[in-house]
Amino acid sequence: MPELPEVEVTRQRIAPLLLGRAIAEVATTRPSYFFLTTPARLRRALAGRRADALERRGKYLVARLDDGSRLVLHLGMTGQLFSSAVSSPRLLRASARAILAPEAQAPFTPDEHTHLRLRFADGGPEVWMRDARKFGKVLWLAAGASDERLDRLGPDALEASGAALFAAGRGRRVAVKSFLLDQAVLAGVGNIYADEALFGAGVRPARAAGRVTRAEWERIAVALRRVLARSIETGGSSISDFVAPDGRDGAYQDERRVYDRAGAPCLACGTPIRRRVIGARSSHYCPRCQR
DNA sequence: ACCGCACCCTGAGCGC
DNA sequence: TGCGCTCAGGGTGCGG
Repeated sequence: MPELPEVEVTRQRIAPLLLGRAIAEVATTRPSYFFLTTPARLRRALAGRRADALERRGKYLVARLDDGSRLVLHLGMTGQLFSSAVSSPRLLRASARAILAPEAQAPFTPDEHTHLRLRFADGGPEVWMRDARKFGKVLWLAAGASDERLDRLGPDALEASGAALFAAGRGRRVAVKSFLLDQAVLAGVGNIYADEALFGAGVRPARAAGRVTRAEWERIAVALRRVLARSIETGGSSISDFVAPDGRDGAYQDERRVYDRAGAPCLACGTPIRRRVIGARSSHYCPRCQR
């Protein structure tokens, strides 16, 4: 699932394919809640435009277009943003993935889940967005228009500050894990990195946010910044559907200490990692290392 | 204001 | 080798 590191890796690698190229034509799937702008409006708005910058805000990607409007993308759970020139096993169903040898992979061809296709005037590789579960989002903002979703976002998690978290968490009874997932508190943290950071800080995910000490918040902030930066460095976590625009897999899944390791020994003390549902999200922690 | 939870969707992975 | 079932999960919105 794409969280801050996966979105950042996507941004870095899709930017060269997107920036400075005039969009000639846009194809979309039918209207659905995936599109926060009607597909027809989106097609009209993007045709003839050129993206001059691609920014990341938490888990959102924001492309600034040459007329001052903005294209906003969210990858949701299963969103994939990639080039038509790429073939990756993650663009296939798991059944097909299991059968096909890597060298037998044909380039991906758009399917019913490929909701957005940008064709460019230069005739080069297209940029495609695919999302099987449609938890992702596409919207278009006219020049000067603002959007609640973006306005609500807290500071970027790469700049997590212990003091700010401590201040924001005062009096809150919600679990620290759920608190970290609140994008208004900190933008970009998702389930994997919240679990990993809490392990790194030695704090149990179910603790009330308001009961986390100043020193613990500082450790959480440090752990978050470290875990997120390291994941970006390694190309993100290629768990489930995440595919980088160039088709390369990330490696951070190999460095994870607790996420999806229930029952496996804690890498620090050997105690079996526990799984517990908090705020309808599975949480993984070491009962001995995390207090 | 805060918090818990249902909902949106579909593929994976189970049990038989 | 198939079928039907359950589950996951980001973000939003609603009810308590």
